[in-house]
Amino acid sequence: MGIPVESESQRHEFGHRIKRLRQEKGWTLAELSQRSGLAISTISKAERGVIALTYDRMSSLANGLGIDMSAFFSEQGESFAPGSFAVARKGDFQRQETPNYVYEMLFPDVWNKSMRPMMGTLKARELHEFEEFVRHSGQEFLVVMEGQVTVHVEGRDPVVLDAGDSIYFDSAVGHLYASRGDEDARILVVCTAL
Amino acid sequence: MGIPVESESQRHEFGHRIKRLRQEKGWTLAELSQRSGLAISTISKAERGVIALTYDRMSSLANGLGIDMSAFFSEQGESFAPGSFAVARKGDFQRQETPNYVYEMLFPDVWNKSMRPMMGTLKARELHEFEEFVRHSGQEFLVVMEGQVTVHVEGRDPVVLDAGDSIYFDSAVGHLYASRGDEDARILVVCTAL
DNA sequence: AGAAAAATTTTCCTATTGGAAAACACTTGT
DNA sequence: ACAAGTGTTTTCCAATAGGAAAATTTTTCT
Repeated sequence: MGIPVESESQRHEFGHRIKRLRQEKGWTLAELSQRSGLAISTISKAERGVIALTYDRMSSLANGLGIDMSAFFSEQGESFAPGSFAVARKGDFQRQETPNYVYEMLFPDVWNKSMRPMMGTLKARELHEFEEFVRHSGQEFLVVMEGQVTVHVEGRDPVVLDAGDSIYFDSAVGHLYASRGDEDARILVVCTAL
Repeated sequence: MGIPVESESQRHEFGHRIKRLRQEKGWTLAELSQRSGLAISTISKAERGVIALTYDRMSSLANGLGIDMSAFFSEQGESFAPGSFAVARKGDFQRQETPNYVYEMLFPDVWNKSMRPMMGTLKARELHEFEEFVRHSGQEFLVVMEGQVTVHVEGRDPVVLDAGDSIYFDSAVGHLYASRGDEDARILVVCTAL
């Protein structure tokens, strides 16, 4: 039995994805079992969300399906397939708001991009002293399109950038952007996929 | 004991990725345990590849880390020196000329970047019919800063981009940029490392 | 250096997964 | 309708993961 957990529905969802992947190829449980080396029963249970596969089995399963493990987790959007191509017109984006910024994710429906380009507007304002640095994996490139931006980087003096200036750094180092001066600043940021 | 399996090294690799993600945030096992709801010992074992996490725990862990599960699986070279940081002022670049373009490589002295950002000026001119498409590995992102650009992509109709528009595509597909109209066009291109 | 504190790894035991084979369900042919 | 064949689910038990607390290692203070 066991207590119903929040993650159970996720697991269920995950199972469906596996099943779809298998059925898209027209394979039976037996056939996937053969290719992946997992027992039929295991796959059956996993597809129905009865059990939570371990990393090892998930890996074998991805192998058997001939896909990369990350494909299990990329939501419905199409993954960046060879030959992918997408155009984003000015103002064509997915608006995102965080306590610190308003930014516009470009190409939100292209998944597994190795770069994540974003346009952003930094409101003219003071940086509050208690604001937390942002840290994440990957690398980051920023260009100032309009206005003036102060980049705060952990362990360094703040850097002031004018329009046309750019920086490139390791995203794991705490960082924070703020507009400087009266105008809002406009920036373009490209991160390597998180 | 048990027989060493092929997936064991993958699991090991996976563990390292978790550990990096945790340490980038400066968290201890206890802190991540708190946030994810997993036992300290479980995380410890997972990071060292001693055990293979089940889907449920991986999900909780991603949650605690504040990332999407897919982030666990996106490959990401780590050649870039940790903590790297560089600023490029406007007009501060390494000029490069090719038969097709004049472009300015930014941060030429930062090696092993996973992205290569370039500014470029496209001279107002006709596209010669015998010019060859450019193809290379990786992915490419282009934003038009000024002017109007025609992007020729192999097997597709040319796309016309105005200032503010952008495209994202697989660099392996033959491509070619040209200015359109009387003005020179100004573009920013970011490629994933060749 | 030595003590105290903090962080990580081990140990030991329970809970859950994973697999083989049996049971079941569904389809097809006669 | 029945049998045979194909595909999926259940059962049962061995193997493995997960957690609490003890043991160990590393860091921080004095």
